[in-house]
Amino acid sequence: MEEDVKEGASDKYSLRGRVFSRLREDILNGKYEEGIELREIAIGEELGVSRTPVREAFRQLELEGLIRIIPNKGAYVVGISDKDVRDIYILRSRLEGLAARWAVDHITQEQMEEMEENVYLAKFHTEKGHLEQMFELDNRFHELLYEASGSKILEHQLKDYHQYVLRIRKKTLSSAKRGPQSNLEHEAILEAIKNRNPDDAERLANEHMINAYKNMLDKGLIKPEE
Amino acid sequence: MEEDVKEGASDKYSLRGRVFSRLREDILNGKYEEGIELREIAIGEELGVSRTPVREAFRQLELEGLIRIIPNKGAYVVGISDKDVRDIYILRSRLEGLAARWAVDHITQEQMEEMEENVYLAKFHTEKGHLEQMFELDNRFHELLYEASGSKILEHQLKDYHQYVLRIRKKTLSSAKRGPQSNLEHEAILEAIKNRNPDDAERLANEHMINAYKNMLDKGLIKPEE
DNA sequence: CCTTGTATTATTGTATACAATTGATTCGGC
DNA sequence: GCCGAATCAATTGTATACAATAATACAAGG
Repeated sequence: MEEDVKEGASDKYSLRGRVFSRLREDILNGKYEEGIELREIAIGEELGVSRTPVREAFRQLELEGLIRIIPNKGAYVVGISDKDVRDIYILRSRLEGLAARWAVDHITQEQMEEMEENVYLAKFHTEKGHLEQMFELDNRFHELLYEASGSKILEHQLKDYHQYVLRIRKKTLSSAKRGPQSNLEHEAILEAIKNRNPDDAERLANEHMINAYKNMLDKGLIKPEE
Repeated sequence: MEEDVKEGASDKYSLRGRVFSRLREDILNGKYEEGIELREIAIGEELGVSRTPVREAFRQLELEGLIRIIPNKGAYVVGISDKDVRDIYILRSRLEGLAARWAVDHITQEQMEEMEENVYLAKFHTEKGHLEQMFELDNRFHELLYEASGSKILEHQLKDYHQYVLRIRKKTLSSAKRGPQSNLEHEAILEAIKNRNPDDAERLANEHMINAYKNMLDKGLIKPEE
């Protein structure tokens, strides 16, 4: 079932990898608030490891922009500002459009089938109001799109952003209105890819992300402009 | 003269930071070829440090995608494939367009002045055939554009890609034809920003990158398609 | 009372020691 | 001679010891 072929840098079987994943999750989920100082020893004790793997994880988290390390001083959690979220959504809207365009030429039969199943299941769970499943399916739809683009670079980039705004996204779908609308948009993107229409695919994926963005604004999850 | 205000993760005063910068440079410059195994002890001895800072640098290099670490086995230099370069140029063309668009509203007086100076100097050094200066000025022009976008996220992303294709880019400008043409395009982008014309700015920056891309193809620096 | 310098302490930076894993080599059996 | 298991060497993974740095507390002098 090879689940972890391309584990990138997470490597869940080493202590460092586990520390890294755990800290990232905790930061993104808000366990460690913005500005909090992370101490190597404290984190190490909490997770039952020594400072070495913790330090290596810190260095990676810094590169991901989740913490800021001030030499000889400490590691501080960096928050995501509303502006960051806005910027990421604009970037994503453009890049997801590109991903959809490329997917037209690169999607595999297997990916196409999973996407169809995804859209179908999403409709079902949305009607039933199963929030957790809706969230997971939405995640998966976008990941599929990234993978289908056939570009490691683009896929990696979009997954990064996707992960980065996870905190916000968890709140977004739990809306009675956005859920069904989002599903329809997914379906339209899928149709455009199936019909081998790159222009439509790009435009629809682009609009889909813009709509998600507007939805967040309307709900007051982030504030518009500075 | 504060040269290193926002040193990101490089931090040139710690051993780890120096090892990181050095290794990245060496990899991008081709000192360590694709597939080469990097041994912690060997690198440490070469740079006169112990394994600890080397290991931390390795973890960061992996996150940057420059090496691949196989647990309990080794660290291997990852090459940039031609497809990666092509993808990055397409992404850059879109994102640089966005940066130019945003720069229209966010560029500071200071940045504008440096950009004007940059364009002026570039013309001079191109006429004289000073390759090293041309390269540096080209670098700086793009960095300025990223900074002027007013978006940390976009700036970070574009600088990453910029750095990533450095190896290829060094060869590109050393062409009698592309140098002057590139300068003209820079000037046009600058004009559009100065005239507060976001559509032109975006289109010109977008085209600039596409042209750079085509230039590489024409020169046979990378091969087209797979 | 405030400022300044110093001693103390806590924390990070680096080096090294030890454990675990991998890959190769050797040796025995067939 | 060939295959496989045991052994050994080399390398990475982790823990810990030590060094350097920065924050804090506090006392002396103004």
